Amino acid sequence: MSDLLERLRERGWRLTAQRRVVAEVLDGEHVHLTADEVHARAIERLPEISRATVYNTLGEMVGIGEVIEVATDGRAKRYDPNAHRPHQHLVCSRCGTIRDVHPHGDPLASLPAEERFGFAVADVEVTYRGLCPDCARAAA
Amino acid sequence: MSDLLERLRERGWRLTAQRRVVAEVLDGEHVHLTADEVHARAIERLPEISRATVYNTLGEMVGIGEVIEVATDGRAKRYDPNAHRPHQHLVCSRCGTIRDVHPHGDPLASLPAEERFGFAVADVEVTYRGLCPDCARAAA
DNA sequence: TTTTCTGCAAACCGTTTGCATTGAC
DNA sequence: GTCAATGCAAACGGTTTGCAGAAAA
Repeated sequence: MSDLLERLRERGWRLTAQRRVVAEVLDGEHVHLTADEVHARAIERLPEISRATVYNTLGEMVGIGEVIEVATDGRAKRYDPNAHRPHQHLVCSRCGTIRDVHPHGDPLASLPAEERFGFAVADVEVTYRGLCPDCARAAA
Repeated sequence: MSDLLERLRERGWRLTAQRRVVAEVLDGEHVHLTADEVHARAIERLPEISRATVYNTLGEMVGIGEVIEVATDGRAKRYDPNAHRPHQHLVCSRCGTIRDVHPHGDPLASLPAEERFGFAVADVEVTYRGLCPDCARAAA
């Protein structure tokens, strides 16, 4: 289960109680928490953990590529521990819920060479938007 | 040239000097300015225009669908007046430059039904990332 | 013992808002 | 004349930072 924690340990990270808790809280499938949500859950296990430490720790995890930062819109960034397997996001335009999805084909291939303008294209980020089942029901 | 302004007029917008200037500054191809950049350019033509008005005006244009909001990353949002023709963005991961691009095929089609989890998928947002020619040269 | 991480609080940036004034229609 | 748009400045949410103290290696 503690896959993320394991990966961090392997990198020779200094393991503190705070970092362990942040990694544990963030670990799992379809996890897309905001920094504040991470802080709230972390506090349940380690009451003295500060917001600053959560922010710093998340920033470091993103920096080394073990966590992905998802900037949904004008709202708070969300953090996705599923950094090892490429995937895209399906976001509800009403409630903001996020699901990981796996489209077929390589999204990078959809950009023809003549549309690359000399850029060395390295990555593509795809976000599908729509109403989730709950919100679609509520809107009807 | 003043395509955006024309569209706004047709919608029966109350036309003030400020709105006209914001629309003029924002109009064009491959334009992706931040609110502050819009304000800076607007001030050259209309010195008393306030930041608040620029923000409000941009927000309204986004609300009626005449301008697209592009949230590149953790930085300031950028505004794209090219709202009538569907396109994607190619962003330089180093300097942040944005180009409009037109991939082939419908990006929505790449998400199979069994990966939609009951969502009513309405839109897709695709962002290609890589080094622009200038930055690739500088990094080499 | 050394180096790094932590917590606090204050600063920061981009953005939004309340309210009195101004100006388009 | 009416009502909506403007400008100001203050508030706001999310995030970052400087620094002294605490704790891992």
